[in-house]
Amino acid sequence: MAGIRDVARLAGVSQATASRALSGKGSVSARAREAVTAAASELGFVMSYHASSLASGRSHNIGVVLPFVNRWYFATLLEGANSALMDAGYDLTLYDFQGDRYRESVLGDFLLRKRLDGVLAVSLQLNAHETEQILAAGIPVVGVGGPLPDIPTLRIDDVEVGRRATNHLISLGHSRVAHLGGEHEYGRNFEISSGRRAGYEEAMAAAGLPLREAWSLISDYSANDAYKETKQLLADAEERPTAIFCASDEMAFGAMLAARDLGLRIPEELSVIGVDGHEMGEILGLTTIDQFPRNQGTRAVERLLALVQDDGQAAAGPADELMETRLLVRHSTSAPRIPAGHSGS
Amino acid sequence: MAGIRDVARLAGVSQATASRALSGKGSVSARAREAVTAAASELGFVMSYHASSLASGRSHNIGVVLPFVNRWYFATLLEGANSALMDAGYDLTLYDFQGDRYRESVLGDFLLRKRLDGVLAVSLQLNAHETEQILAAGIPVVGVGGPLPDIPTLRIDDVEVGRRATNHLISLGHSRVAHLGGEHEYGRNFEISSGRRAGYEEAMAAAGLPLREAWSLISDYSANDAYKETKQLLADAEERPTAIFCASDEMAFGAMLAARDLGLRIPEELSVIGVDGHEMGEILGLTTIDQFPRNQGTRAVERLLALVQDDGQAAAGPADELMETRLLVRHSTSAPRIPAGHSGS
DNA sequence: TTGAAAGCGCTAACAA
DNA sequence: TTGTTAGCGCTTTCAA
Repeated sequence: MAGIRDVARLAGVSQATASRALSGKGSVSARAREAVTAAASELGFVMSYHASSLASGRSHNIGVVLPFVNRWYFATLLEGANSALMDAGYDLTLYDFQGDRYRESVLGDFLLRKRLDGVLAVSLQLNAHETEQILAAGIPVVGVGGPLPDIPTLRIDDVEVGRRATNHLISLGHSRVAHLGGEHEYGRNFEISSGRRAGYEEAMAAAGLPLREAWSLISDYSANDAYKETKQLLADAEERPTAIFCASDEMAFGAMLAARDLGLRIPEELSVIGVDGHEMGEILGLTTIDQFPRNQGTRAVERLLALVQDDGQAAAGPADELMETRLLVRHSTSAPRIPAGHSGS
Repeated sequence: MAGIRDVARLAGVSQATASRALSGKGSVSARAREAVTAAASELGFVMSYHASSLASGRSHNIGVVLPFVNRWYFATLLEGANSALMDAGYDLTLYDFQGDRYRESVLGDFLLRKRLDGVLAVSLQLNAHETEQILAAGIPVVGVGGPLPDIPTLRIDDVEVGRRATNHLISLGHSRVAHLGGEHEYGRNFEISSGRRAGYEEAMAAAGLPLREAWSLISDYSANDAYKETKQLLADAEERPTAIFCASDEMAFGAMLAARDLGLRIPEELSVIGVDGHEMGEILGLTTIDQFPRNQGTRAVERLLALVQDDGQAAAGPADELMETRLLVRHSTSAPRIPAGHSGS
């Protein structure tokens, strides 16, 4: 329970010098620095971050806001953010909305408590009032997968992702391509889901291929829900597509299992492509568009810390940043080889 | 940026009364309370938690320490902890070891910074020095799945879990039962993995069944690693088991996929049972022992907050608490029905 | 490079 | 029930 005052006393310097020596800010003679560090370690001194934060206005604490910790994409991005924050000596305060359950209390209460140096907002959409409120609190914010107006954001080009995934299937010779995308829920993921869907529709149109309403499915991004939707879709042998583009790998897992349970072989009778880069895709042989979520988390923290440390003044780099994706071809996609007995229309 | 002093002034009371009115502690007349809350909302007052923490010694902030956010069990438990903490108005500071990568810095540095009212330690093992250090810091700790000597812990009976899973297979008529368990790494999960393994061995012995070294596998709890191990195990038709007990559902997923890729039907040619209660088990039809991780997280927080709020004095309930599990039978287990052409030894 | 001194914005005795 | 008065343990001007 030794305080900095005890350290200073033992080192034979003033409290101010001790503080400077320990924080590295301000100039301190080598001799004083040594005396202070020696005293500190002898006493087992650990600084009170409350006191430090109160006096300095910096808390070395970043809030991470996301809709679900329990989805692979978010958990993996969180891991990347965690690494970058640990390395920088920052604490990470987690705000998991759990859907919308805590959205309001986090946005209207927790985030405003001024104990954060900055906020990382993942897949979050804010209305005008919410944006204003949070910016008025003076907290630097960086978003991932926004869009958050007036807030620097990292994103992938979701339209491009949808187009590329769909074109991969089309270029293999598929003309009957379905899409399983996310919900159009307000306040979350909207642009992501609709971007990927727009890319799908664009690619289909560009190739002169028909869009059918029955081939455009919506699910909640979970494997289980995707399983149900896909099973329904594939049950009708006459009407079913030969390929499906899923907006996430977890959805693709569900789709693959549904196909297998219907006795359809992948990729012979159904090609499946996902988005994310989930490790489990390896053992399923899932073709996907990898978006390197871990890297997104790390990069977002770098951006945020730059903002925080420049005192919110200079934005480091362009306001918005497009992150890289990569088409990763495995065994779940191939040219359509529909066995005899199955007909297309 | 209004402070409590401004609120007090506008309400026409002293700062102390304003503080009491806002915190609900101490007695305040109805009239004063109204005046204060009115003034506070008029000014858009938000308390500085740094100042409050410094003055009161309570930070309303709980640290959660776990080895991987990206494993289903941990993410789900975290979700439960998050709910309980949000409901109680507490912040959650996340410390993700990412294996062992940040173990040392979290334990030796971050946790000691005295900004936490308590710590929830999940699947963590501490050596004597570490335990002493953390207890010396005066932070209340509750563990899940310890064991942490001198620290109240919630756990399931892992030996019982292993025994029950194995006995389920044995009672179906299996005599060739393999086990895919976790690593024996120091500092993490050790007791959990070895407990489940011990239960398996106990059940086999009690039934007079042979243990084979080749049937006792170790993996890192991931589906991918489990896939590799299982594929190896099952490749030899002469030597392979008819059932496998996996120490987690994610492992079981890997095992099921490996079996399918070898053309083995589940459950006819291989029965699989897991542990956890992963939702995705539904679509795979995985039989499992559900351990309700979400509930574990919630319950652990309740215990911890009781400790914190009782000022570390009275432990609420017994020091250690055994959590419930449930055998959930689906379609991945049945009596062995080995097709002709395959032989047992 | 150093020290003295004044807070940071709140809470908690204590006395009234 | 209320107000006065000290702090909580640091950081940071400012002057030396």
